[in-house]
Amino acid sequence: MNATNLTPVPSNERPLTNRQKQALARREQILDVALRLFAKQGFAATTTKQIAQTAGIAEGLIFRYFPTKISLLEALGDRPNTVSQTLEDIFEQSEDLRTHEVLTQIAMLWMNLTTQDQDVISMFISEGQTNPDVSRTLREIVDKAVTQLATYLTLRVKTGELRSDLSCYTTAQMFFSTLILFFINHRHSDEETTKAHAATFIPELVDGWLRGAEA
Amino acid sequence: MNATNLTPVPSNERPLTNRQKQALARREQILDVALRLFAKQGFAATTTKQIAQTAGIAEGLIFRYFPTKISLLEALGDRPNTVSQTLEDIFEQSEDLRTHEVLTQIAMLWMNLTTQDQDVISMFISEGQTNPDVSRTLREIVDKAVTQLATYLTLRVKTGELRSDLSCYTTAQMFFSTLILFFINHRHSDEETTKAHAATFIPELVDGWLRGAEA
DNA sequence: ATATTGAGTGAGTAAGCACTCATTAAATTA
DNA sequence: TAATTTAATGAGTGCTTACTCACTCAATAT
Repeated sequence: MNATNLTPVPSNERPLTNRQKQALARREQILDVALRLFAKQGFAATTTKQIAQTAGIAEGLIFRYFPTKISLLEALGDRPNTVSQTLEDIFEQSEDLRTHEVLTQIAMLWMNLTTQDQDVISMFISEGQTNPDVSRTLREIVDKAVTQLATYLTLRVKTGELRSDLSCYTTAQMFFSTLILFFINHRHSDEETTKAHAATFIPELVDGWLRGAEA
Repeated sequence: MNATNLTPVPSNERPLTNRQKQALARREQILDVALRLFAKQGFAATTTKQIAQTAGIAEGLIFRYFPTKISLLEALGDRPNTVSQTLEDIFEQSEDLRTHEVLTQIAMLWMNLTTQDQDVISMFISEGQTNPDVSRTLREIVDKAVTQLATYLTLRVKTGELRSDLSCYTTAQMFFSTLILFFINHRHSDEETTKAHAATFIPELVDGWLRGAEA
């Protein structure tokens, strides 16, 4: 996914001038606004005019930084996102923890993702129908998370906590799929209801699965 | 979701005239075409002109049958769909079958759904972001499937095949979520690759879960 | 101090959008 | 057969869309 940046980052021999910093910040601002609107309304239903108004800039300025509307979406795919970042944090500290705790932590992380983060995922699901680039980006994001979890599970097999013939990758896939769809389905419930449901759902998911997975 | 039908089905005292039959057929034809295009391109990216051209009719005719474009989508939600129909068939014959076979059957059914059926699901996921009616329809469809499976599982708990403290509903939720996202993720793989992956994934999913669920 | 660059503007454009309506043609009724 | 009804047409409507471009002006380089 080639994010077309019309104000390319200069070779970092010299420090950035105020103007370059300003331009970079503007680019980020436009992406921030676009992300919020795409997530809320979907890509096609969001207009460049609306993006400009929300950002408080002239519409034409968007096209100084991005050649087309779709390039906004592509650029968003290249950004490091909250989900993969937070997952990395979890796995970094997880080596000594038992599976039960790690899975619960991941589920809680997911539950506490902003509605926006979850809307982004469902936007990528839908936009992936038409745009293979977007589809690939989604697959990469999910795959990364799945692989990280699978690696952790494999480790736990080796320590003898989990049974040796466990399909770690399939399990990881199942786990994330369930989480993603559970919260997409609760998108229009109010936060309290969702958290109440999640409070019973998550332990059942984790415990239920563990029972079959333990050595 | 009130599908606005501008040519309402007449009171069924008298048989339909040719003209009424023709009108009903035309309505269905328009919905068929709209479904195909919405599924492929998403709702917003599909134009009424395109629907008319694909159906081989004048654009204005669409608005004789449906007052607005969005009413097309709403009418689609009211239609009985392939998924829930086929699921009903499976559960009707499932009383005597063991859990392992039933789950495998469901997974195979899902795998053999047309790409279109799966695209419809992802369209509903995305369109549900903005349109609560659509969101509710999706939840109803999924909920129906989940409840059916949960009911079957409860039965199997009673026969003693499954452990008595199993969370049937959560399990059913997990099972369908995994299936839905697995195939959405494979949307851009070719059919052979998908089926090859599914051939290892499905048994792992079913067997892995059963191991923890059996009494 | 002067010249140059480039961030930012906003009116403008052609194309495309959902939707309308006067009209035609064909099936149904009288 | 004549009158009525209605499915179907397609040119047209006002509006919105992504995108352009001549221009301004403040930050930078000389």
